[in-house]
Amino acid sequence: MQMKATVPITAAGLKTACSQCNLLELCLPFGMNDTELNRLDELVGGRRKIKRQQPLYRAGEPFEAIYAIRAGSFKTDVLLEDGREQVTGFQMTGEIIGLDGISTELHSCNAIALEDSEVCVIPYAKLEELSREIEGLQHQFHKVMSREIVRDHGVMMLLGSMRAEERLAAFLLNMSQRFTARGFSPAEFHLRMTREEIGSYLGLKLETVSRAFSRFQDEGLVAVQQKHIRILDNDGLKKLIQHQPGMR
Amino acid sequence: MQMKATVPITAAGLKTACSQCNLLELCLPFGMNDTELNRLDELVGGRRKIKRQQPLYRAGEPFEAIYAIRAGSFKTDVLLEDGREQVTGFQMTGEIIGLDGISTELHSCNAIALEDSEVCVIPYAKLEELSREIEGLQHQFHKVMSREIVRDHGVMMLLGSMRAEERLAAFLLNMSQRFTARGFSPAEFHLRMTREEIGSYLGLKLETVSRAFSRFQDEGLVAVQQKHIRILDNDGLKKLIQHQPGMR
DNA sequence: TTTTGTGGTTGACTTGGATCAACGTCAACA
DNA sequence: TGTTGACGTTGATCCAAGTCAACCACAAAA
Repeated sequence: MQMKATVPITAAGLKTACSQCNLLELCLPFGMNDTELNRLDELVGGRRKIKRQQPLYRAGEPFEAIYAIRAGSFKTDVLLEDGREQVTGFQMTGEIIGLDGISTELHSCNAIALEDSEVCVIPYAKLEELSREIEGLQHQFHKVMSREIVRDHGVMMLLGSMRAEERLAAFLLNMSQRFTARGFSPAEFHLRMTREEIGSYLGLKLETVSRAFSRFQDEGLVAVQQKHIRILDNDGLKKLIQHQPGMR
Repeated sequence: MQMKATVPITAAGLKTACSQCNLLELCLPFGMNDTELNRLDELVGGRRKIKRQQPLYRAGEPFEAIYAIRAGSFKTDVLLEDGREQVTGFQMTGEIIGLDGISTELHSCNAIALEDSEVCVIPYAKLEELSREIEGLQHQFHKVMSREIVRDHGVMMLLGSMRAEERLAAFLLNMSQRFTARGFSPAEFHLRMTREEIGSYLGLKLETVSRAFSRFQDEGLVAVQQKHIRILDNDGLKKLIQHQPGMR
């Protein structure tokens, strides 16, 4: 299942608004008229192709633009002085990446391509300028940032209060949902990241991730073959992240 | 050390921009001229006093405004169906709270006052409108949201990759820094939250937090008397969160 | 003044996930 | 066609933090 360079929008209600980045979150046409929608093309400063394992940007680099992922996927991570790595997120086709840089004008994390990928470059100055003129764009941009915050709170919940299997179940459901929103089958997908990267994201070691996958497989919740995942019992996974045995 | 209703700005470089919310992050006068600065008063839709333990807002309530904390402090938390609580952040005087609501028009977490507090209400529609007119305000608002994202990534790093003592050290240094920025002594402060709330935030049980405090006390890093904290060895704490013993 | 309740500390023990180690699979490449 | 190296799985052991329980301090209520 190779991801195509240009993914057609299939999810209900989505409309292509930006001819350059056909899935761009920012372009979802909320409250924009046709003239405004056409102006959105101005946003895109160009495109960049990033090879697998290569950085889109690195922590400490000056911040100039955010990026809309046209094709492929990325991870963002933060490094501690002693070498420990924390993956702070996975971004897939159609999503926005690079919001961390705005506060300090410097990127605060590394963004690494998980596969050969392509992004639309959105110069931040341009975005601020246009969103002063187009109310719908401004609102949409704020929503994207806010959604990022809410998503991070979800991860904090996961890291702070859940056990290993719950974390993995939540992760799989989240991935499934995001694939679905992009028009892929909800039940079957390829993970583009390694067990170690999943582990880092979930605050677990790779062995623990591997074992949890095996247990899910044994229990008939998912069929796992390396990076190929097929969800067999969605409700079973959901149940796992709610009431689990020993909670009083 | 009771926090006064109106905290004077003492940190270098800060200037009161908004007569209503004298410490409001949004009002830091970056790139705003005097006329614009005066218009910021329009932002404030009113004030609200919140008693200790009372909610400023609750998850699921419709989102209409963000809030600038004039006095006091809050925690934000998310609840799981089974009752588990995850504290996602602590907000103190001068900080902005409520950004989580923008993405869905619904608040996604609870904001509870840790002490009797007062906030300025900033109707979100008004903020969007004004920030379309005032470039400096727009940029400042984006910075506040982005900073929130970066801060959350820091917490994810903490929850995903650090051991108990490192987490508490990072927490104390962070608190110290935030108190300092508000003109208080960097070395001595009162925590307004319980051990259980700290634990929830750090992904630890209250007993673990308590023990870590005791160990810090034994090692001469801090003087702890219930909620009164005095940092004795700042560098010692910093060292703790970097190279700790058994890392290869 | 006693009672009650909330929050904090400390000790003994238990355990989930980390660590250490061996081995399997597969793709890239000499 | 080996050889190499990255990635994944599985087992045995260990330990940091969770759990359970006792107790203290102190403030508010009776």
